[in-house]
Amino acid sequence: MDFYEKVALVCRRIPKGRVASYGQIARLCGKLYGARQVGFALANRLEDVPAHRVVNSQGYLSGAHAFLGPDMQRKMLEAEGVLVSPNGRVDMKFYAWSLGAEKEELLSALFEENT
DNA sequence: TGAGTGACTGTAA
DNA sequence: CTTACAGCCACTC
Repeated sequence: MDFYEKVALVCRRIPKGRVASYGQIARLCGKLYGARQVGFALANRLEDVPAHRVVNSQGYLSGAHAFLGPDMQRKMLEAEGVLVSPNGRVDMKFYAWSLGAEKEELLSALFEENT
């Protein structure tokens, strides 16, 4: 399984109304510092994954420009119930994707390549 | 092969 | 709050 595929898989796992950081996804995919590659991966699968739920660790919508418009991501998030500050960022304290017991399940799915 | 670049992150001043 | 630095990984020229 490619790194990009993992990224796509993880992103699809992000619950509606929640957001995840690039670093978080990168770590789940086995790339401790592959945050940038996560963004690149999303750019290629923008049509396949809810990339609007991915923001940087500070909660800023860094990927807004990759969408149809700089406000696209913001609108999509708000449509899911995520409040975005006027300065273009969300409250990570409240919206951060906290993987509970599902983390193990997700990791298993990511490592199924071991079959 | 080498240099530049980027949807990043964390630490420090 | 802002700016500066260093680290890491993949892609492009």
